[in-house]
Amino acid sequence: MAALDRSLIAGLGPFAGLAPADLDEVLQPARAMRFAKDATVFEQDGEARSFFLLLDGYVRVVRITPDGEQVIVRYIKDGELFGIAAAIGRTTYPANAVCAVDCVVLAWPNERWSDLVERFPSFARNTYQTIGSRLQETHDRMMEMSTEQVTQRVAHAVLRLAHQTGRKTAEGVEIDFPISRQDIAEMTGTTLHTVSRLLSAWEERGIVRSGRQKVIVSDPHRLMLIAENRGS
Amino acid sequence: MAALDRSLIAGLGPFAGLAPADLDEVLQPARAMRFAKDATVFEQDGEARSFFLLLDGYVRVVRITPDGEQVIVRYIKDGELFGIAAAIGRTTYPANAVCAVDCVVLAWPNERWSDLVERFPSFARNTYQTIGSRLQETHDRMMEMSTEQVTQRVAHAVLRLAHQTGRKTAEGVEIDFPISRQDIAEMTGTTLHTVSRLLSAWEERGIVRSGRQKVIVSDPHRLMLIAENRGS
DNA sequence: GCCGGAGTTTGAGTAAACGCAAATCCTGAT
DNA sequence: ATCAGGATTTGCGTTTACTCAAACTCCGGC
Repeated sequence: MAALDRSLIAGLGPFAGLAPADLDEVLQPARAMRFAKDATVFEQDGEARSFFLLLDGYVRVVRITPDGEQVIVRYIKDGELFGIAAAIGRTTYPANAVCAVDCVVLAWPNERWSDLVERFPSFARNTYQTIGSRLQETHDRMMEMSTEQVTQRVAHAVLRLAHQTGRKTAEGVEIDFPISRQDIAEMTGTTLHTVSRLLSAWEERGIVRSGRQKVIVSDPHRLMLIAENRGS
Repeated sequence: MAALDRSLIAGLGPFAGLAPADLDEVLQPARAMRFAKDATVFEQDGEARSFFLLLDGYVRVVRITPDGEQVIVRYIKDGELFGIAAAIGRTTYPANAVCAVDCVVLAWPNERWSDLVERFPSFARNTYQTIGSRLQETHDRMMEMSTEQVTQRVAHAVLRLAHQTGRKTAEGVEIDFPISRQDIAEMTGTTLHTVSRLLSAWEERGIVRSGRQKVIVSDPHRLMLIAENRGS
């Protein structure tokens, strides 16, 4: 197997500030993998053998409730670490990771985690900061779930996706991967029917354009007003 | 000011496995503080100057939404760290910390964080594990908020409190600090009215005993069935 | 012992969103 | 080009839990 090129990870958040030689060392135990759309990178409650970096694509992190309902925890985009159970002392994965599109992934064996953290303090810092902001984000969503009604939650979710993974098009900001009404429902704790009704209403008013597994935000400002319960 | 005695923190989770001399060193920059019930230890968005260990009492961590609603994120009990914004690279506190009863707290200046983490790897490990399990717990609650109805959420919240902070009494497991219907509502995303109705109904059936700022779980098993939507 | 006020209970009406059902629309595969 | 199946839309009845309102209870302080 050919060695991986350091340019793969140079400049990515987790490895910011590492010297070229360091990058080579980091890559040494890593293995590149490809996954087709809808493939599973790891499974909830499965033994955590590796941690991952998403080189290209989008990964959906999904938790399954005891009675089979799905909740989408977050979407991972390229350049982000995921499956870092090791970092927080877990031995199993807390959720499923499913590819929203074809993906390219680097995987490190979990035993390397402590090496990396010890040898590269900036890597440790970056990573724990990432975990911190994910904790923060989860709290934000919990607050939304507690205090907002469905309309606002869906508006917030769509805005967040457009902001984090949006791609500018002629018609507005398009969410960069296929996303169904069902997916949005699983992010916001509602049903696909309600999401459909909301998107239809917004489309009527020129705030979004949407179609099969596609959402384009054409008027972010008005959607923001809806999210904050200031617009009608 | 007299030096703090190492027995204060010996054996506590975060400092498990440290030698007596280490404990003295850890305590050296710490300052003990007392807070009366309802006093605020730190405020949301306030500059994070210190991190804290709760020596005695209970602390409520509360986030305030832009329009003034409160959401209780968690309760801290004695022996736990809190306000550890530094650990995850934040410079402000993400929430309010309010004493549920009179409290005794140790405070360290934030600058000491990196010292501690570097000098005492077991401290770092323990702490990041704590953050991990809080992230986990927050995810669990988010899932509950997404998929369960109010009855189940309230049952889960009460069970969790009884389990984490319960004190055995003749009548059952009593939650160890004053907690109002409003508090439970703010933990579960509902209203005090609904919580009151639920507790009344459960009391009728001998599952709980409750009164002013007081909840005793007398039949945890049946409450568990309700939480899992298996009991009526 | 009395009083004030926070905390709690309970009722009645209402609104938000769900569940169910059926029709329609797309898209990728053959 | 056709077709099958997933995705979406939309209507309608129902349920859950909220809002508003009012009464009540109990504890602590004077």
